[in-house]
Amino acid sequence: MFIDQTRPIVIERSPANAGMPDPCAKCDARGQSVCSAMDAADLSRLADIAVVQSYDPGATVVEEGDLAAYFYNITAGYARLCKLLPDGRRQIMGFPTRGHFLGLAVTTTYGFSVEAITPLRLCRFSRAKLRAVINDFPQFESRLLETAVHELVVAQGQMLLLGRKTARERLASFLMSELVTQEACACPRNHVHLPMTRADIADYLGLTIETVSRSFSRLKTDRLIDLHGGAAEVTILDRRRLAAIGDGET
Amino acid sequence: MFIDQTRPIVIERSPANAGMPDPCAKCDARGQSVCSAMDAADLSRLADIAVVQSYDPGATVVEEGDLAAYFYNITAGYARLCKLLPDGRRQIMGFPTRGHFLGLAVTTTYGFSVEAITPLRLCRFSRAKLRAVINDFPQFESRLLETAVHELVVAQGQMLLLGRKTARERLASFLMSELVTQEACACPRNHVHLPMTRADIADYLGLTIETVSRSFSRLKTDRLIDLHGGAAEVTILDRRRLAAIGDGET
DNA sequence: GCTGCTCCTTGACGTGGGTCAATACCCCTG
DNA sequence: CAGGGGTATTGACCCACGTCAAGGAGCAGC
Repeated sequence: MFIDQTRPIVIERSPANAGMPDPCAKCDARGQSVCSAMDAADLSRLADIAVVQSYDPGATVVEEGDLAAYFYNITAGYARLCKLLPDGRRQIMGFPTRGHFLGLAVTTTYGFSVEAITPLRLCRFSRAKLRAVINDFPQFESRLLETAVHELVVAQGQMLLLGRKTARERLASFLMSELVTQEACACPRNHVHLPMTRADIADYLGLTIETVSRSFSRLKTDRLIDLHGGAAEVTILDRRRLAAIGDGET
Repeated sequence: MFIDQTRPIVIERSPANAGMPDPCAKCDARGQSVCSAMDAADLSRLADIAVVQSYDPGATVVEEGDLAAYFYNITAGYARLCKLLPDGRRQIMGFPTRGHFLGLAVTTTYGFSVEAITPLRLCRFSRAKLRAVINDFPQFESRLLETAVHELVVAQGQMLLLGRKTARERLASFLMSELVTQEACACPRNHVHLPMTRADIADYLGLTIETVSRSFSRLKTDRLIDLHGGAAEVTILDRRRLAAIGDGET
């Protein structure tokens, strides 16, 4: 507890639920997840309460304002986490992906929507059942606290971005954090894949589509990045300078 | 756990530390705090590790980037929690006050500074000692998780504000949340006291001093609020409409 | 009650990013 | 490979908010 928590939480369902070989035990992300708090013998407790679900791109997993009955753990794909104003203005709080635990920032109703960007696969846990697991395994609660604390640190960084950074700085910041995230998954170095649209990026960075597009173009003219493949593929040409811009230096 | 957590955490020092009558036992905020997780007999464990500190207005309690050795629990006064960019641009993440627990959103170093706005009184806990208390009292960790989750909900609301609301909406939102907070402390109805400067409010709302000042003036011309006493006292004249503006309606 | 702070307000003007609109690009599908 | 729909880029223009600058209000010290 109280340590930097960058390891995502990943859980998968058990044979009891699915009639398949025990996925929790062989989950390749378990070592970096809350599940690492439980030893192999106890893993089935987790697997027993997980329900695997799949969603197509654009599908809604959770609607803002719905009664919060479940927590979710993404095992594959990209989602967006958004809040809306009555007139339709949208703010995206993040792009949770493989390993992210959803539903922590919850009262009795969800304070945000979750929508699939790519085909999405996740494990669903009912609040009540997860509560029971936590009672039996207090280490699990410690990991949840670590996760919440990490989310809070990220959220504070995003507040700084939204409140004080320029469009160019926001985009640089976003590209660098995507780069770091994706490099952790053994993707090619200095390359970022962006499954979300420009509209998603705009709503994440507090900008418009046009400003995002112009900022991309300007970073390209400045030889900091390169664009390919229908705007979804970005190569970082000058990593150090891009990071400096994202951090608000100069 | 996983319930709406609006109750702040308040702890005070024990006679063991201060040679004074047991403050934890008679702390008037204990019922709404993490301390409510511990019964009267165990309270001394908390009091034993708390060190009371006082700061003058403007003093720095925590410097962004310092090694995070302590947690803090504010017992009286207003503080500001800020992050800086290298060129001096500042974003205030919040105005913690009586009952707020500081230091959750922390890795090995503090990701923010904490500065006193008014005379400030707080209890300091070393991370290591608090860790020991948590080991003995797992309910304490549950309360910390609730607190972190609540902070996260607030942070997400602030991201929506910073990314998508107009200056007028931001100020209305801020005044309403201060009103709600201060009414919980039995202050006069429909009245808000603002101990922070216009610059603090601007850096909290992602605006400039001038825009904040103009937005105040416009809310006043529109008969939604009234200003007195050197700009620090605000009366809310039309609570419903102010709330609607803050929520982005119309 | 004057002096000198600091903080706030207000006005005049500038600009980064929003808005509107026209293409361009990229895949589909047939 | 032509047509069509979604998405991205680019340009021209506009405006909410930032910048700069000039008072004003409150208050502490003497």
